[in-house]
Amino acid sequence: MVAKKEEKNYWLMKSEPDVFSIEDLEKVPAQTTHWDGVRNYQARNFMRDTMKVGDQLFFYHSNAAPSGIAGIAEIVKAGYPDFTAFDKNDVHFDPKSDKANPTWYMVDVKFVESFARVLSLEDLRGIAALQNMVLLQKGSRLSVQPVTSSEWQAVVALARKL
DNA sequence: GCCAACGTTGGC
DNA sequence: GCCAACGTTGGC
Repeated sequence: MVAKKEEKNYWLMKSEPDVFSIEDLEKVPAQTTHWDGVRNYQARNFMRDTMKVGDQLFFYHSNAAPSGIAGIAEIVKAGYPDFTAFDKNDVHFDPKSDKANPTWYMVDVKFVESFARVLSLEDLRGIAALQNMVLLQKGSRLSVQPVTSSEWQAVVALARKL
C-alpha cells in the first residue's frame, strides 16, 4: 500500500517585530516557539485544521518600518490548544475558551532563514505574480493566511536576488 | 497618531 | 436576524 503523497502547504504569519521578530525566533532555544495569541476564527481554522508538520511559512513583520516579509519558518508541531487562553494572567486570556473544548489553537514554528533584508509591501506589489496574494488585497488583515506555491516561489526568487 | 476596514457584541 | 456601536488591525 502506498500512502498518498501530501502536498506541502505554504503560509504567511504576521507578528509585530516589537513583540516578537524573526531575529527573536532565531535566538530562542531550539529556534522554535509556539505561535500563541491568535484570536481570529479564520486564522484559528487554518492552524487547527490545515497546517501540518513540514509546511513552510513566511514570517511577516507587521506594524514595522517597513512592514514586510522578513524570512522563512516551518511548522514543527500541528495545531493544539492555545493554553494562553486559559491563563488569567496572560494578555491573551479568553474566559470563554473551555479546556474541554478549546476555542483557540496554536502551532509550533521553527526558524529556517532570515532574508538579506525585509521584502516590503512596496517590493511585493511590484511583482506581477503576487497580484492575487491575500496579503496584498485591500482591507485584508488576516494574521494567518495561505500562500500558493507559485506565490511562494515568486517571493523566494525575489529574496534570492537581493 | 490617524483612520479605513474588518470582526464582534449586544440591544431590539 | 438586523444593524449600530465598539474594539482591533495594521498601513501610512
